Amino acid sequence: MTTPYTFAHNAFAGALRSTYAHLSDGEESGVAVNVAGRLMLMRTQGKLAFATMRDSSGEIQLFALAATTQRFEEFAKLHLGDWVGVSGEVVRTKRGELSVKVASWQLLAEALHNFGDKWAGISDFDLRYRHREADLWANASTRTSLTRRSEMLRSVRERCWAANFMEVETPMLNAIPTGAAARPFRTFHNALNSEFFLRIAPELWLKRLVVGGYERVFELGRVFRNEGVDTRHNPEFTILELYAAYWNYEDMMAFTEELVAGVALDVLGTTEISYLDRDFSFAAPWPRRTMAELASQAVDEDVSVHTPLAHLAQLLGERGVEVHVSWGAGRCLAELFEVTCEETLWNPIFVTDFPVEISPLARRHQKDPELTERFESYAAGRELSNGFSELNDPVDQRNRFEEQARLAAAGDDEAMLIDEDYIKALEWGLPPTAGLGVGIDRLAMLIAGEANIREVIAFPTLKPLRD
RNA sequence: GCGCCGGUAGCUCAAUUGGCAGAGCAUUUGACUCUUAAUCAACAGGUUCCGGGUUCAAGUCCCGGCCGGCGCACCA
Repeated sequence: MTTPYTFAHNAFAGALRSTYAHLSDGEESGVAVNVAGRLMLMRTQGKLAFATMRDSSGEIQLFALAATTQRFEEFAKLHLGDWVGVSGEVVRTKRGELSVKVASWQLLAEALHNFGDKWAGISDFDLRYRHREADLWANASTRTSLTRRSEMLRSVRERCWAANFMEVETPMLNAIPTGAAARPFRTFHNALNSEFFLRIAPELWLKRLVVGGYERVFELGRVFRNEGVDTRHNPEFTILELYAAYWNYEDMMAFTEELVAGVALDVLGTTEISYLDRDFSFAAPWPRRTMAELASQAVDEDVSVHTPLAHLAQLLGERGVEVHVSWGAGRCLAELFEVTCEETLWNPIFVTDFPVEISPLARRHQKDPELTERFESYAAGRELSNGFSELNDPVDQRNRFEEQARLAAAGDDEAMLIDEDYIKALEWGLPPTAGLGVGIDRLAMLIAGEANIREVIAFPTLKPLRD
């Protein structure tokens, strides 16, 4: 079947609804428009036909009459899901439905499959995720969630640009997977005869751009981590990372809370969030508490990175956590915080001053060299962002990498590897800089009110079908 | 990776203890000049996820596999 290559579209359903809200029942506007979209419903009644058509802005009724509609019999036999382009006058029917009274029309594309039950839609998860195009057609909640994600991305970019951050892109094919602790995906470049890894974070590249003189940079892009899949993890996900020269982690916390609150305001029109039947507010400022404070409160005694390792191990053991031989006091404190506090942090909060042991890229705390100027924000019981004053001492960075290498040798397959190029970059001089990483999918879940990360990803990673 | 649950018509779902595989919507045909999930009538629609097994008889019970949901583990 040959269908048109273009359509002279000049009106949207949503705009027509507001423009012609004044038409009374049975009134004709005298204005002809060209609308296009997909047929959602069709009600034929002898020599009349009423179709509900949807475009990107909403739905509008198409009103066809045998007496005045071109090829009326064919129109009445169109299928749900077909794309049509219609020319006709804007009218309101006697029963009060704003309509385009079809004069002429064209079939723009035929739907050879139906898109689910017209009332119940599609509910099968496998079908919804593997054929999101059908899910989008059938389910308003899918359209809403994915649209909110898109609006969120726009808001994030605009707010970063407004704060004089420059958007950059860094390599996804990396010879060394670094910048985070995670198992990578491996791939191979034939012409270079080299193994590569899909990036697990853009962090080190971005700081090299700061070394190069770009004082504020951000990247909004995909990273890949070869780990489990569940309601909060997709193997590929989107991260916002940004770096600002001359800032420290306190400046970055202030930027973070303003950014997140601003994004909520842009997308939802409010900073007040209702998530899974519980409320919280993104309105700044968010409280700041140190990891040691929160852990101490949870175990009802003072603990810190200076608490004897054996005692921290005992506290962990009482809570069912097995302590690995390579763990020092810092790792133990962090584990204790995670098991006792993380899920309880419902309202947005910054947890600060992470142990140096688990923060190989963060600058040591000015008040305690065993800690770093690092923070993570939490909301709804989960990590939302991670940031710190960046370690810019190449000697200390080499020591930190070497400690990571020891962990790797001891069997930690998520420890970082030594990145000589990065150390060399620091030797050229990284100014005092603060960095931030925000899990965009996690934030999208909160903004869209979704409990499953797959609902905010258009095409989530699924196991390929076999057999 | 482990555990629990699920997979029946294009879609949404039924099917008693193991006893003829069904309905609504969609599709097809017909009626109908103001419908709103239109209505009414009729026809058609099946590898019950796949492969074995038990049984006179399996959608149903058993074993293996595939895919998904939820939980756990992993995710500093």
